[in-house]
Amino acid sequence: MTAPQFTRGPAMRDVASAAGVSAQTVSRVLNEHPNVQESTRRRVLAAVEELGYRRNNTARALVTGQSKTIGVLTLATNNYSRSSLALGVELGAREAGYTVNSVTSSLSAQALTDAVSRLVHQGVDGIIIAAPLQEAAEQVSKITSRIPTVNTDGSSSMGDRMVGVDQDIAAVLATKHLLDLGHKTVWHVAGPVEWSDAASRLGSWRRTLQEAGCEVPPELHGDWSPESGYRNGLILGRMPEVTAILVASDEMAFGVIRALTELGRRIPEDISVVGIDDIDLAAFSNPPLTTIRQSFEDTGRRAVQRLVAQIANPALENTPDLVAPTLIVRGSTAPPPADN
Amino acid sequence: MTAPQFTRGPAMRDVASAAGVSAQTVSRVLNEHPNVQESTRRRVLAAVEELGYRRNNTARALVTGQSKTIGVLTLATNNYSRSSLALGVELGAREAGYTVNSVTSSLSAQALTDAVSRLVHQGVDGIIIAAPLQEAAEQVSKITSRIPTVNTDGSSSMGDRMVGVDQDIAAVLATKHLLDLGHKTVWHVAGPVEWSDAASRLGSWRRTLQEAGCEVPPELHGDWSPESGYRNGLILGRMPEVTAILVASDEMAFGVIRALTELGRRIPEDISVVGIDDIDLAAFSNPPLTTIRQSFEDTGRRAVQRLVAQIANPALENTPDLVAPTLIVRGSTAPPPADN
DNA sequence: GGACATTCTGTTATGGATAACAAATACTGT
DNA sequence: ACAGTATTTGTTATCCATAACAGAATGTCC
Repeated sequence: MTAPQFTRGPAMRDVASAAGVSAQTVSRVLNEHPNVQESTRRRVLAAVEELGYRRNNTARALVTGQSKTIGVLTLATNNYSRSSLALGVELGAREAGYTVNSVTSSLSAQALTDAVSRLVHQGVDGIIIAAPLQEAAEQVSKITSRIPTVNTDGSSSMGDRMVGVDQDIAAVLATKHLLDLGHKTVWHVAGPVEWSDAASRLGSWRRTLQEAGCEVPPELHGDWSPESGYRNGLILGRMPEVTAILVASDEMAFGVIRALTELGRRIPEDISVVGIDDIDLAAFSNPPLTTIRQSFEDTGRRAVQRLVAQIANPALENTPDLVAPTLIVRGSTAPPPADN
Repeated sequence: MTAPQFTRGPAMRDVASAAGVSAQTVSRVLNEHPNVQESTRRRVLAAVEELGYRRNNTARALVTGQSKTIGVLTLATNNYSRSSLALGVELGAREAGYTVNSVTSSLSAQALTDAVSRLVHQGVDGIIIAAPLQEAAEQVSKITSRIPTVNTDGSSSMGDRMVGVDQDIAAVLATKHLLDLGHKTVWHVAGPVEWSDAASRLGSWRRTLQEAGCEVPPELHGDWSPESGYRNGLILGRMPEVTAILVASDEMAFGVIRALTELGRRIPEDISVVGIDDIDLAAFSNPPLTTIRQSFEDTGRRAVQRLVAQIANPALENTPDLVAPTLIVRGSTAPPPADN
């Protein structure tokens, strides 16, 4: 039962014989080696054109050991940060002449390890990890020790192979903004603690309050989803003393705002809400969301640049590459109610 | 100062000699060929384990002609449909034992052609195109004629290699919902006409109005972005006769709603708005958005399944695989104002 | 017991490109 | 003019796994 095959195109040797040269010479022309006579170069290129020849990257990868492909590991959830980072990686890769191989994983150590292993196995030249590794960290770094790796979720175990946005500053900016407006303290809907992004936002929020001499309320936890924000909003909205909330992601902030609105709390008159991420929709929520802008797309790009540099020179020294986020003030924040 | 090399792992022959067999036998064990003695099988597996051997997929791809990789082409924009479709493709691919190679492109014919060509030369076994091809269609199908391809943006030129959600039904459902509520007619903020999704929604909206004997107002156009929705909302909100708007995507609908709100129009009391997509945030907007649910993730999965079937059997007949969307009624729609 | 099928394993050729080496030609300086 | 260097091109080996073929060992049937 031979399935009808999609025929392969011409190979280098076909071009070679068409141009009356050796395959090696064709290879040299295609790789722009200097020592090729102009006349033969033209002859080869003409043959390439005529036969519609395209170099087979698989064969090339086999012999050179470089696939010109980078692997990206993300979690199998569809949130803004994931998708815009992925986009940034793809754009960055294209600019650098690389192709992207993406795999998703669940949060379990086994799944994460498998996913990375799948990438390595697939022959990628380097890996970008955009997921919290957790207990999988040790296993994973065993696999990635042989291959350049960049991490965008500053899991401690990845040491300094880290590219991203400074999460400490993000939460500090947001918290200070609310305190500056006159709020006595700021409540916090945190992300999943497994994510180091969420963890450091939580830490900086707490530290900022302490340094300002404010009471530190107990934090609530969500899972990045709007639903989880909604649930937490239903709780916070029932507490009269809550006047300011820092939500660890814009998507959760949408849920929080919805819940507060349903409970009859006005935003920002009764309660101020700040998100983090500045997703595309943040400017168009009702009210528009004050948030912390951090470009995931840019992070993806920088991660690729770092990775490519590391592929070119594995001895390259690794230093964390963190970018500062900025505060975007919109309509969801205001001074606390007067009678408070 | 020796640069730390990223060494290659052991090869099949290393395993072979460790187990005291030939490389071919190792290959047979790994591919689960039936005719291998249980004792040697165990010996080989032990050697594999001991050396930490992982089969080199590049070499495998070269000789078998199958890379177990599928390519995905998307546009370089970060919207909900793109990212959830990509997620679905990745999940589907993993289930099918495939890996995903993604490339992004701009809308120009040249860029699209290049992108597809990049995928083919990367050695993918099949391609999923999730972008409008337009004038690039002919060029692209020249390239893809040698390789299984599935399209999720029903560009006519791709004939029947089409998987997705029935866009005609989507717009019909939405328009009828508004008419059923008692609106005299429905205005429409359409997507970019290059997208066949947008085009068919536009067509069905118009047809539905005509069949219902309603006046067909001129349509407005956006580019899928919330900003473009906002701009169109500023226009529509100024026209007193507008009581119902069908927006071609939820993301644009957010912008429309924001603009209407700024103009002092209440939703749904003054104006009803329906979106399309049912993005995660739709349930949490203010007011919650009535919309048409269509699972892009599911579309991605189905596209992969179709593609894999086609890879296994290129002679497979292609029939469009369309799924019906459903109407999700939330708070952004209501009967028209009484005095209207 | 001999012809023949079955099971297991090894050998050789192959896929398409490139690195390393080798050879032929052209060019330099003395 | 001749050794010595540069330039251009070709040959051969290699990357790693698998397909196709072949040989050895065991089992079966009359």
